[in-house]
Amino acid sequence: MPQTFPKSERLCSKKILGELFKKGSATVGTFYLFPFRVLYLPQPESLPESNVLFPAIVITVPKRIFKRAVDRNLIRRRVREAYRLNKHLFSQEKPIPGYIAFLYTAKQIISFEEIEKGMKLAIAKCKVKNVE
RNA sequence: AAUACGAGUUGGCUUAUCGCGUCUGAGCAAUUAGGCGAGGAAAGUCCGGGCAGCAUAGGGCACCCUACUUCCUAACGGGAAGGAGGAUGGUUGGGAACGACCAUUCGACAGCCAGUGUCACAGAAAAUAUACCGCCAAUUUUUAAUGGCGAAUGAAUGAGCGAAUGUGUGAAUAGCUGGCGUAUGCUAUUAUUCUCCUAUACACCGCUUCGGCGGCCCGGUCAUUCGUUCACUCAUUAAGUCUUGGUAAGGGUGAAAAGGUAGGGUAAGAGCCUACCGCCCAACGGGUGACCGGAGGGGCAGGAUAAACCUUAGGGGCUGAAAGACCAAAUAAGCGUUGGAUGUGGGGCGGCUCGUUCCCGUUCUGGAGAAAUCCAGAUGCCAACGCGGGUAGGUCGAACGAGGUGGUCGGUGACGGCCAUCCCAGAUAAAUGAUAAGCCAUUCCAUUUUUGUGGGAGGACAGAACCCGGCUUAUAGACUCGUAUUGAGA
RNA sequence: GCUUCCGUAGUUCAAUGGAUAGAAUUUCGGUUUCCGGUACCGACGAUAGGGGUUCGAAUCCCUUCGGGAGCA
Repeated sequence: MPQTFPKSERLCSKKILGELFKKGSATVGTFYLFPFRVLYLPQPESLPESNVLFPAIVITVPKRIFKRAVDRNLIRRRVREAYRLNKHLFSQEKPIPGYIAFLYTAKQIISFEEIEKGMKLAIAKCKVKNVE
């Protein structure tokens, strides 16, 4: 099972980001689970049968809570590492969300173990919600 | 050795697994092998430059910044070396005012005799040297005392009175004095004034019956005599007052008051004069320069503030990599304004979607004209700008540079020359992370005489975004050097 | 990236370089009332931090911190 994290799995397009964070959109699903607030979009219908195995994600750490760039970088790297090591949970079933945003909402810097635990739960919940 | 302060250096190390960014190689591709991968501040954005675009004949005004000297540098408000000046401490000259030397440290330090402004309170006065108080001289006038058929003064004689000096008591005031005290001050001494006591006292001299008695230095007053001077609607003395003049010594203040001390001098005073100290000018000498020393001269000018306006000298064109260049995609063949060119449509022919030395037709609106016709506009083409709308992808800029490291030479130093060697992040929603082990430093617990052993916690400030040179700020711990103090040893 | 402004009592604001930084309001204490309100009296401040210029700084200068606005 690949544990890589190439560029194609990172959400960079400004257009999709604007759609994801647009308020009141019916297509955007959202839920909260301890360290994160998760937003996701389903796979776009227009795309042909592509070999997309994993969704594209974006990680956000608020500047309002963490003033220093060093702290924000550390949290973002830990969250990304936790996703990279656990994203294989997605590949077991076919319908996966197209784009996911992880918003870090805790008020302190928490350890990698806790982030990883939260990430596993978030991915499982995301899968269940997407199927519905 | 420890502690404190200052300056500087450093800013955990190694390995494994899974990942990330970039470069090179292999592969049709999936993929794979190897190299490299944050800092001294990458931060703040406080300065300076490179680079890029725009503007630009030359000059000036305005605005902003800088300001001891020399040097370094691409440049700087940065740095180096130095010079005035200040502060603290110590030593020292002097009676004081005021200096001299040493150590440490600060050091935005051009110009208030170009102009303007400000200087609260207090104080006579706050920038003009002089109004006020005070001191002195003259003058006006008032009062008091004394004198006036004399008065003043000197001498002699006599009388009485006062009472000094040598020997005392108490009090007040002042001060540029001494001592003590951190200081308000206390004390001693001195000067002046006042008060009290003493004159039948003591001391001293003469006489003595040894019990006592008499005398005393000076001043003025009165009486008498003599000499000299003056002689009046006033005189003298004292106190006040008006006016004029001379003064700048003194006047409790204040952050700041126009040299200080001593002596002479004067009606009173004053650098008015003298001595010493301070100050100003300055021949000449030293230094690249700031500046330093200073023969000699001058009785002595001058408040503070320019981080107040301002003056002088120097500098600054504006905007910043979201600059700017190119490619691709997309929308509209739209609307408006301005300018330019010009007939337009159809057919034929060549050719194959463009051209034309050919033919045919000729629209609408307005104006002028008898008409032919002429003019203007619409429609159509091109360009620029704006609106509306679209896109928001990529390449370059952009990683070899005022580069790093080492050596050597020049320089007090900042720094520079030469030689050798190295290539050392380059992303674009943005790469350094996670896990495990060991070592290093710190700390806690247990054990141990100690060294040590075992276990746990746990790693300062902080993350490149066009690039450099500085400044400022943050920074656990370790190391080096210097200074001071303490302790131990020789 | 660039430009510019501000910071004063718990809050909203004053201040010519010149005593002890003032006003309103809040809070607290007291008086008045049987009690509460109202009214009256009183108290409470490191001028954001540090350094400098000046006899003297909230004010002038430098620097740090925090906040706001504008342009692209």
